[in-house]
Amino acid sequence: MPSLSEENYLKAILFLSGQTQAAVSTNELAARLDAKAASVTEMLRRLSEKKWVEYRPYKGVYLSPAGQDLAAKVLRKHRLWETFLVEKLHFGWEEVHEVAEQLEHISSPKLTDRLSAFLGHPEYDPHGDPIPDPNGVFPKRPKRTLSEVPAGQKVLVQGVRDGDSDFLRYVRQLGIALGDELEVEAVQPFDQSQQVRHGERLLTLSAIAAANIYVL
Amino acid sequence: MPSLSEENYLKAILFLSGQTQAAVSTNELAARLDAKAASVTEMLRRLSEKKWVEYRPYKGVYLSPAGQDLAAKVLRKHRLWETFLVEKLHFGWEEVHEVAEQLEHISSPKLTDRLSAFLGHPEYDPHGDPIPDPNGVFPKRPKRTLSEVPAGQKVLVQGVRDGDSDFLRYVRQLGIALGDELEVEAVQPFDQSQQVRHGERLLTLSAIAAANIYVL
DNA sequence: CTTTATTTTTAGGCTTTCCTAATTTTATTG
DNA sequence: CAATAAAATTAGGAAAGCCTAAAAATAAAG
Repeated sequence: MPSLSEENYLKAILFLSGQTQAAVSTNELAARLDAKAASVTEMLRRLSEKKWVEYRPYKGVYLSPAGQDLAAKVLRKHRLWETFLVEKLHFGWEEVHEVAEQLEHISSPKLTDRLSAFLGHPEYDPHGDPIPDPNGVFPKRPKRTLSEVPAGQKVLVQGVRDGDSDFLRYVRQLGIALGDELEVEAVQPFDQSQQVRHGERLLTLSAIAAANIYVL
Repeated sequence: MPSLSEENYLKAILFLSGQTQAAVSTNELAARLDAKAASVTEMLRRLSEKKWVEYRPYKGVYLSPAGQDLAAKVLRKHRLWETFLVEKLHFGWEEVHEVAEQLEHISSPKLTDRLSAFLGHPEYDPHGDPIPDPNGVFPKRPKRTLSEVPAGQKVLVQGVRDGDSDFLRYVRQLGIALGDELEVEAVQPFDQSQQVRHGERLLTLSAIAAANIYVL
């Protein structure tokens, strides 16, 4: 059983290596975890001893199959709890992350299963991020982002990538809420920025912003 | 903010001192927390420094008002989560304690409030134990125990005191479940033991057992 | 390809929480 | 009330996680 800290490291490695399973550097981890590089090195040695990561000093680290499984389970719990908080306890989607950071460490497979059933076995959390199944497998069809939407099409806002808080706040500030309808009016060829109609208003979204908004 | 360990100590002191607020001994705490006496002494010194307990070496310890408040809040969370697990996730009342031991340490006043509302602001948990309000105040009317029921009366089983696991198992073994109807047939004058009808069957319950079964 | 800058690791410390063993204080009992 | 037993505390140490500062490895640049 990983400790709370170990779980956070595994989760951070999963996040930073992404689909690609690319090696993650000590400094990247230190930045993500808000810790010093020396602390990260020490923890990586320990995770490596426990066979949860493949660690080459000076070269970086990636998850072993066992580590992937553990990290996916934590992520599953995190996203299930976020779903619970939004759907059942009526939290705003931008305020659930912190609490879910705590709840994700509760260790009870039965609780996780029952919670998932209680929520109707959701495949995506309120931010639009996929929820791994009990075996750590992510749902098939990936979400489309606003970048992929050609001019003239209407879409519904589903969420933002990884539930990034700052970005979430930015989107809300623009007046965009979950479930809102957007229509892509035009895409600028030179920088891929989009002109988007939101009700009466016309907004400009950078390519980066558009790539981080999930739509349906 | 108390640490997880500190919360467990405060909760244990609350439990052992009960209503009376009597001083609790080092060994009692060590037994309850499954720790060594030396560890308890050390922690009591620290809790005392933080003004959460009144501690006199060799004399025992009791909660300060601040400590009472903290302990009650943890207990509130514990019992709310137990209620959630039983009522919403259909756990058995005897299997919720362990998970609630983890959930009780989640720190989010908003979550606690919302959870309480979601459950309809219950005053008693599935074991029949009272749930303190957000200010640490316990509900007024205390539950009646089977001991107080005179011969000839019918009652519904509500729970057992403090959710004691061993006792819970004993009661279940007798075939008694939450919500079952019992009829007190007779009370023995010499030892206060009771003859109780449970459906077709006639059971004998000791005074101690009867005093630990909550009824309505 | 050597010098400089960056990244990473090592060395050594600190806090929390727990432990065992030894000592001291309090309680019990003949 | 002295001797023994029980309870509690102190002393010293370990593991987990984190830190700063110094050293070593790697990468970048002239």
